[in-house]
Amino acid sequence: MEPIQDKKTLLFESALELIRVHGFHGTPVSRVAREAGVAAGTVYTYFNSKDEMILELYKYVKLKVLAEVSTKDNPELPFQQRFFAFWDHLTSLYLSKPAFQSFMEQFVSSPYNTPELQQSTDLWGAWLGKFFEQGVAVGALKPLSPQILAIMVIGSVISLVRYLTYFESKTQSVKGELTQIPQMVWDGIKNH
Amino acid sequence: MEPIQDKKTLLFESALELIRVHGFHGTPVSRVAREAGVAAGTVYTYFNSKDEMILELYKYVKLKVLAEVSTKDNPELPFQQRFFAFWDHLTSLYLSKPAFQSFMEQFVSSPYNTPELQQSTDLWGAWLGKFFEQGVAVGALKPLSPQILAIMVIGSVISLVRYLTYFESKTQSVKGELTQIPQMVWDGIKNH
DNA sequence: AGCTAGTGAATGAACGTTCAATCAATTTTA
DNA sequence: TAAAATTGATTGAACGTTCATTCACTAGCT
Repeated sequence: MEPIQDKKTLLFESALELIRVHGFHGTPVSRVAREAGVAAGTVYTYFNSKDEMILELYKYVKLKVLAEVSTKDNPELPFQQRFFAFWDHLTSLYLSKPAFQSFMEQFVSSPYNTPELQQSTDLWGAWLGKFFEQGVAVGALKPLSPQILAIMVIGSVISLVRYLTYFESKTQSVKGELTQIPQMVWDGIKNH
Repeated sequence: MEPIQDKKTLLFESALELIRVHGFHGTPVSRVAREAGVAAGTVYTYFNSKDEMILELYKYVKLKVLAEVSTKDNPELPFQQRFFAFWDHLTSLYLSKPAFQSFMEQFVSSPYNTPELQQSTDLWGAWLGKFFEQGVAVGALKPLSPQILAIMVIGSVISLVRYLTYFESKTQSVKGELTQIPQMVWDGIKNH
């Protein structure tokens, strides 16, 4: 059924933007519904509760990120090139969709995020794991667990994007240096 | 007046722990008061509102972190040594006080955190700036802005600690590699 | 006695959720 | 083919709960 998916997506997008600006507790279900152009009660034909909506929203965003980053990856290229492309795509995705970045960050640091949730099947995590595994396999990366490598890299992307978002104005001075960040990360994880 | 400071601190610690477990919206003022052993109304003799309490809590934690890390720093030592010590102290502080880490993370990714707040006088940010500035000045670090360097480093610490917190169990396998993380970060930021 | 700090029941607003009523579209019937 | 019946999504007012905040009162100190 298309109408169902359409309206669900509308609710997701509405919730994403509201949560970016007002946070979880600052966005009433009624408001999410209004911005999506539906009545409050309608939300409950698509989700059983506000919490369930937020959990599904999390999966929705992770899938979007995965789709974006994975389709742009070309496993034929030398790993170093793949790494810098990966960095660029993830950074510009987050910069172009600030609500993605903001929601994901709020979510993972909130009580919604539990160890169980993290360990449940997670295509994005799996993709990341494989990506860094390959880097190790071809000898481009230090022989560490893919998880550890992912920590390093994703952590830096997140921090960078937050920095850019918060200091948009005074960023001019350091903007030139920003291209050096992926280089620094690469220097840290590359073999030798 | 000591009693004032004492009770304020009690409220802070109570709020920290509750927020770690239940998040901002999951911790009613009344609960914070109860766990601190005071009545709900008392909170309002120390803070004008819940929001103000949380903002002050943020400053409280930042000062604590600053105190811990700065007193343990020895500017006489070679910078590389200072860096690894800094990393250790910050990591183990966060690991020993999970509520610090959890609260800070929730706070910075929430709407409480505004650009204005970040730019207001911030001793912890200032200390970090000076720390990395010195690293650059003595030629130990790449000649980048201290802010950029701080992003890299703090981002990695945060990610690492979150990882350790969430995957406490299955961590055994990779625990040996964890000591390599500061080394990787160092390899990324050091000069040459 | 006067003063301050603390109390906790009361208040009112906001919120998540429910549900009887409505509406549009589709299917059945004649 | 046209009217009637059925279906299920949609609505939004209403409900009950929770929560931040207030305030009349008390306890304890000087």
